[in-house]
Amino acid sequence: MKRVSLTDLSKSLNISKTTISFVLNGRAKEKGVSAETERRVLKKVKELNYIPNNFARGLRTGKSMTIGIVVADISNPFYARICRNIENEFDKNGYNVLFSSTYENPDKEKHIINVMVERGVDGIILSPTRPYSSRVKKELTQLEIPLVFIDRHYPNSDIPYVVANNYQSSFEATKKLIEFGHKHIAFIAIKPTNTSVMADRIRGYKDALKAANIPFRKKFYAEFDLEDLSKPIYHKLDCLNLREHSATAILSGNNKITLALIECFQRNKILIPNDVSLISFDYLDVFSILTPPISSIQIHPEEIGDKAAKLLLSLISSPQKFQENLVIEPVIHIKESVKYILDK
Amino acid sequence: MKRVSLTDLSKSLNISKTTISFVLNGRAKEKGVSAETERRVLKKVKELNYIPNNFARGLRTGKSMTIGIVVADISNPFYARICRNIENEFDKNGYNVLFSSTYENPDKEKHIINVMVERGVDGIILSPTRPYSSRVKKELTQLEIPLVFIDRHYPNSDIPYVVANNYQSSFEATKKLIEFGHKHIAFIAIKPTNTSVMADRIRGYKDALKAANIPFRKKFYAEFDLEDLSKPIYHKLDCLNLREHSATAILSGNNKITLALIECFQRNKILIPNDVSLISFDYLDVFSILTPPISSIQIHPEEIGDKAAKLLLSLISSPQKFQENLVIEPVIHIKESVKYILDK
DNA sequence: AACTAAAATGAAAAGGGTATCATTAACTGA
DNA sequence: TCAGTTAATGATACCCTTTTCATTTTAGTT
Repeated sequence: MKRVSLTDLSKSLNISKTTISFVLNGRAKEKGVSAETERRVLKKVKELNYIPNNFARGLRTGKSMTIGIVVADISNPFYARICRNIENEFDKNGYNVLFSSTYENPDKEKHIINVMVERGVDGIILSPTRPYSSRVKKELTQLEIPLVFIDRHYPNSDIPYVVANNYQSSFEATKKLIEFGHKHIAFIAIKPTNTSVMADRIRGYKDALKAANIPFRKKFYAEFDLEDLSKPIYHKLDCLNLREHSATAILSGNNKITLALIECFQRNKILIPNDVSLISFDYLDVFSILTPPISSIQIHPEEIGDKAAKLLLSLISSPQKFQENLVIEPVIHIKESVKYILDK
Repeated sequence: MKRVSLTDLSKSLNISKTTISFVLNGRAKEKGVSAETERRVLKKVKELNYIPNNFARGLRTGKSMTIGIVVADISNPFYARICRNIENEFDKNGYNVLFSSTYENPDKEKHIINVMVERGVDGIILSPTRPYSSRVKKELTQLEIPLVFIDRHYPNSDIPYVVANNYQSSFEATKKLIEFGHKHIAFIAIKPTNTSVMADRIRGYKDALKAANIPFRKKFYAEFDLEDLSKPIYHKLDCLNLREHSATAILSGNNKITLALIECFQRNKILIPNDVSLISFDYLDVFSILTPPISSIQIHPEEIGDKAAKLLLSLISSPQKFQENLVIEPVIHIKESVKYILDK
């Protein structure tokens, strides 16, 4: 059964498409459509179960009422919670949301963005995986579609962003560990390390060490690939000399690696906080019910999602307007996973 | 700067739109377009950065190459992981994916589906929140759009589904607890309890009791609203008489409520498994690093996502074909959170 | 050279809305 | 009664691509 079109409706009512269109778009009053006509139209619409054709509408208006979200991985709860709030906000405003994951693959990111532009999205919210380069920046700027970065951003680009203050919170967390008497503090980074997030976290860690006159030592720094976590990570951790208590504290670069760390510690009978203190980026609910509870640097993804959605909405309605970037301040929770060290 | 259209391209090349369209849709050979013409077209397309207008295409072809995913809550890792795999599969096939969450609100579900149909999606994957009724079933059947249920399904409807065997696994888990000597086994259900998932789990629990000649007792059954978890749940748990060791084991209806339970137990100094044994539906990574590790009934959301995607793809390409429903068998992991009970 | 078959390309309609502009009908006031 | 408004509705172009069918060009045959 073919779908009922505006023309069908028009014929069966003997009312022009124009008038019906006005009624359906809520512009009846404004366009001086009589109450009687409006009533007849609405009745018939229901009767024939008329559903407007979105393609025809989009073709004519140039608006798709659809936006795209591109993140590293929708199955990462951090991004999922961002997406939840973005979708919520856009749904309220009559928009639909397309999503796709890059899995940190730059080519995939490029492909996804192209596809979304073809789809005629009215805007894109992107957590970029491609490292900053003038070429990529040019490519993104040329889209001529409102774009908002979340979680990660490009330095000095005109593309507005909503991110957490990773540098500052990393600095503060490291400082906290130092205040607890730790001097041998390790940092676990996640690849790719050239995203603004990880780069800022690493920088904050290093600067906090420097500020306390503690030299940065390569043996206290490790990088992991999240996709590789299935392989035992103890071997790599071993370089941190945890057994000999060489590193007495760890700042973990994100929540996933933290869980892997804890599992590894349990398998190898390394005790938190007796053998090593631990602070993790990205709070998880379970951190508070683990034994011991894990200290963390909490970033509210909901806040990022909300603000990014509102930012993009305002960009869509007035593209020329200058937009302020938003920086969210994380909250540092110190729990039993961190203990004082007196000697050494 | 206005976007380049096929007409622009046609004019600048002096080649008809028809021919260019053939080239762009990879039908050059088939339609006998000369290699020279094809080369010229492709060169110009790149030069002018031509991007086809999806609305015009959709209007003409009636296909949107877009599907919709509707789940209870995208920020629930279970659904997020399903979505991840669905999107992956559809991306491979040139489709885009719209998503939206119902938050278990039937009206929202209805609204979302209407919007998606307006958008002209080629298919929908739905985790229904509305309880089964002939009215709803009729409504969904009348969509004339391929539809696949995930996680939950309607009894005796013609709508194909991909779900876990909740009844059987609930039965087995309860049986396991009985084998461990437990007679006072509580079940924690999640509202809404009229979804196929929760109803099957409750039924499995009850039937396992019956099979062992253990009467079902209301005081060992509780229902929680996930949205209410912020409020302390101990009060409600108290009815299970945990203090007096009245209930010696709990089968928890899903992972979120399990985490809330554990937190509540910790606050109230109730020890697992000494005071109460625990098995949880829906495995989480953290279950294995909690103290003690939590027993669980694991359903692989990836499997559901994969299979649902493939099912919908085949429905889209041949709507008339009869489709088999898919039932996934969960895996039950018994860990230290369950202990033997000898007396009582 | 004349004709046929095959190869290559093009003209035009269709698809369903929206927006511009035009038209009709009803009503006002002198 | 008639010009001049205003209220209500309609005709039509347009958005851009795909597709059907038609036409032109080229190659091949006798």
